[in-house]
Amino acid sequence: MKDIGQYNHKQVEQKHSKKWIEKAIYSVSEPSKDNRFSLVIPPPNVTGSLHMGHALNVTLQDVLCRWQRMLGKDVVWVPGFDHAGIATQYVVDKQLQQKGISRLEIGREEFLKKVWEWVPISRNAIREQLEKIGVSVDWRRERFTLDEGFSRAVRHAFRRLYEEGLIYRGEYMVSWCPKDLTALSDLEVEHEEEEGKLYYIRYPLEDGSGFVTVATTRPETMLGDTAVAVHPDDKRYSHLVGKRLRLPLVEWKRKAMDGSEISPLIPIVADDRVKPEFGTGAVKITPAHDPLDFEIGKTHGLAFVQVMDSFARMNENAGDFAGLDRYEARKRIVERLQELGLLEKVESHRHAVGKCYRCKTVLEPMVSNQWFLKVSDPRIKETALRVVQEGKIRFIPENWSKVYVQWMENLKDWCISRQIWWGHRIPVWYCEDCGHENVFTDEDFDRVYDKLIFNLIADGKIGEEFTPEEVSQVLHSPSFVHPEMTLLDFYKSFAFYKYHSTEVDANSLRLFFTQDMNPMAILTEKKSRYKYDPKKKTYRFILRCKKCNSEKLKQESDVLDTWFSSALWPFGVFGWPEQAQDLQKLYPTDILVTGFDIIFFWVARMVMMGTFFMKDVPFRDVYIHALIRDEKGQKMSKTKGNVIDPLDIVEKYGADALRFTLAILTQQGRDIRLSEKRFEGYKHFANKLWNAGRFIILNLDEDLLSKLPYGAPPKAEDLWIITKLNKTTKKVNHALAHYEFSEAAKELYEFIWSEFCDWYIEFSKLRLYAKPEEGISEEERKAQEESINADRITVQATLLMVFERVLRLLHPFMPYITEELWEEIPTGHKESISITPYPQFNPQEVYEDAEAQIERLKEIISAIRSLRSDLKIEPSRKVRLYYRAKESREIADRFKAHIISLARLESLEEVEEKPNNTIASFSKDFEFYLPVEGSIRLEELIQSYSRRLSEVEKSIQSLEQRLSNENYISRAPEEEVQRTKDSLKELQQEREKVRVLLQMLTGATG
RNA sequence: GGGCGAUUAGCUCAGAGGUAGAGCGCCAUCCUCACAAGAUGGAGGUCGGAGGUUCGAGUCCUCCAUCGCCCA
Repeated sequence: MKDIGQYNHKQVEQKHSKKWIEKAIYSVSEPSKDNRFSLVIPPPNVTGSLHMGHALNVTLQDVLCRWQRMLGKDVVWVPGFDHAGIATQYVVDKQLQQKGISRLEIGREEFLKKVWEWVPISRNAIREQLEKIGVSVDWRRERFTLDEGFSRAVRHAFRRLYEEGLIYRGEYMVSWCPKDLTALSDLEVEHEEEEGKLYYIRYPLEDGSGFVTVATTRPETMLGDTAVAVHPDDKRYSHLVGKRLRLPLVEWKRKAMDGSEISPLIPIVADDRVKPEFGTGAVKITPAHDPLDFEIGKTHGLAFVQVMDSFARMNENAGDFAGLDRYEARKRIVERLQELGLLEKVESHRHAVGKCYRCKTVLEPMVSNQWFLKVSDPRIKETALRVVQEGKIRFIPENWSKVYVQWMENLKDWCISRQIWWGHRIPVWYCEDCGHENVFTDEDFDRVYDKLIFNLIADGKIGEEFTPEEVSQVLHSPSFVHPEMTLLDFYKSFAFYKYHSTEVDANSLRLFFTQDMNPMAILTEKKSRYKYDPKKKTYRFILRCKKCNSEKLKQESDVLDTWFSSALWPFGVFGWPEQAQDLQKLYPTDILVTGFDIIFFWVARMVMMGTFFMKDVPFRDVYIHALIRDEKGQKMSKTKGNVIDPLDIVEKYGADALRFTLAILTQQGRDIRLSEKRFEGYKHFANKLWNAGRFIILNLDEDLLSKLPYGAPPKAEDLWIITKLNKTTKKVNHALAHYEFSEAAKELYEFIWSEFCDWYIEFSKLRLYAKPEEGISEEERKAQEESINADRITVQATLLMVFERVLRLLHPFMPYITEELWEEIPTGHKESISITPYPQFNPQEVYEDAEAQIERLKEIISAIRSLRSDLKIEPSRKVRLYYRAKESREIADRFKAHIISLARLESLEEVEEKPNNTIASFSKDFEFYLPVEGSIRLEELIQSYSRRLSEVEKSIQSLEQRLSNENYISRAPEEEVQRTKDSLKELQQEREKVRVLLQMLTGATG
């Protein structure tokens, strides 16, 4: 007798979470190539904390991982974090601002130090959250998009793309955030409908013969106008094309971006991109501040006049308005135009405004020098399209592939440069002598020391000037991602594994640098790599222009879009660009689980980069899960205050409840509306499971395992529950194989609660609590005891067997409670339930007869309970019951004890006729009679039967109608017709019974 | 403007041609020896609207309405 007491989720979860990590149970050092299941976590932002979306995301992945692991696969699930350029810079910047420190004052290097101080704090917090949720990731493979290996991989990727002509730099129109002071990619622009105004402004013709009215939503940009355009077929204006207009207000000199001076006399040009139906059909062209105008400006060779600075304040080209914020300038300009009589009218106008996805500032289209990745190139685009169209990558649910394909077909080049500091600095060094763009990676150096030094500099880990001690200290300091190893070790294991024997210290470095500077070496190498400064006692690593050999190189100050590195995630984590073991064995990954909101940002780009660099898809399946919303269907956000923090839920209800809830609510392709109530419900389920376990453990003989051979043959209910379990096993495996998380969870819930607990455990009590009859001979007593014992062994064994399998089936969803219970049962002898085999369907464990019998038995018991309830007989009162049966007679006979026990009867007797003073009811052909004492209220019972009668009559009517339809008889399949006939017959019998019962009841009352 | 999705019980959602389902909530009875975080029973729906296909339509087709999302 062992009592495991009450369920306490906190205790259980803490214990195992720690154990799993300490024992590194989910770390596979040498995965097999053919029998593995690999996936990478969508790396959470280092800035934030986990929200429900993350919890859902990792839960689903963990369910898959645990399931696959139990199927015997070598599961490698790589965890990690994303450096989130703009977001992180934004957060740290804000923190500094609160302390009165300006990022611009302290400078890039200092600022980055601050970020590096803060990032691990946030990272560790998220890590802890993930651990609490119970993710079975391999922490030994953890990566960070800005770790030393990744930074190196990013440089390699950049170089390859650059050399293939897929990365270019140029002046283009980009969306500029005047708050974050950086360019954004198209995807980072959020369009929002706004109520705006359409201003009609008159531009006088040069010759004074009239004016042309243009309509604009942004009058302030008129200062940068260099043309007015009309549609070539627009009859209203065709006679004006080629003439010039005098741009109002502008009475000062304007300079174009190329430095030339621009006249306020601007041409009228014809261009078929102008929409004649917009406004007056004539539009002002501001090539430097509007994307379409930019295009038109290029075509017609118009000048580009910028009128705003990077803060979106009017600049010197705005003359009188210089220094004003763009909105203030708009106001003043409109006023001036009105004074001059040039403002024809103002209309209200709904239009989409582009805003920064991060800070919601209205973006300013600006022309600037940016780096682009030519994703529209067939080498990238076509392949990325093909792999989805050909089914090499499968979206689940499938309709997302359409979304993907449509987007991919309309690809525009990707602006990858960002004017921020936190991120991968673009590995381009401009030559100040010849202007050449040099891309460097450590491939430019043969010796491992050079490679190390180069990477350290490029990563900003050491400055351009350094001492050997400094380098040694950096190399021997703990690595960011794996503080248990040094940076040097990290390099060796994740990037330079080929050089694993390398030992580096200050002396060896000094020796190396000195040798390098030795005149003989210089002669042979033709140039030295290091320069010594005897005053500062520092060395300098010299980069030389690949074209003119100049040493005057200056690195590009922009960093890359964070998504650029994220795109390399599925192979970068495995050691690319090295041909690492992991890369060979674990790429392509099996699945990616993510939300639809980043299909373009991330999924598409991983496909592009994966197919480009690896010549193979990054993953086979992409499971797109829902977005989590609040109970009213609104997106959860901190500002709305409707967020449910997963950690609060873990605290209150447990990680198991959290996970199970999220899994069961995950319907494919549906948003999840979440309310805290749901978690409570599934905590009850955890509690139910616990108590079932408690009951079983409480009733197990201590030496049960050794007594198993002496068990009695199984009874019908044993075979029934085994069959049910077996069928559930099949459904759960099938559901998981199709990513039907909800289905799998529901099946388990249903089986555990409604079959195993409600029925089997109740049945089991008959045998567990059986006692020999009283007043029998010693001999008979012994014989009975023996048989009771044999039965006890069997029922205990069945309880244990079913429960044990249930635990394994449920483990992927509720890892903690199942692990704990597993440890408590005598058959749980392995290190962890998570490395035991997942139950599979066994065709030999299907006992249809027993199943049918018990189902029939359940019907009979339910019918009796129903009558009891209708008669308001309290549950504790035991009653006598009489019955009459034909086909069900055998069931009634055989399971008499079961019926008595579960229907809470005093006795069950067969009779020929309905006894007096009884109320009757039935289940199919099993009629039963319950004695009534005194007067009881029958109205409810009559009501209940009447309702049933009308239901039955309605059904009969519809079935009769169907059967009287000749077309139905002739055209419907035969089995279908037969089925209808059968159910009609059954219903007719039932109708007779209910009628008789009603007659008796009304007779009794009337 | 283009596209996608949704509309089924009070709430959240399953179901995808053969007599409407679950969980939660609700009502009633009960502290029955694993569990009141429980047991037992019960009430509750003309499946958004209109046409059509079919012997038969939540289920397939067309149109409409409402809501949501994405892209331009």
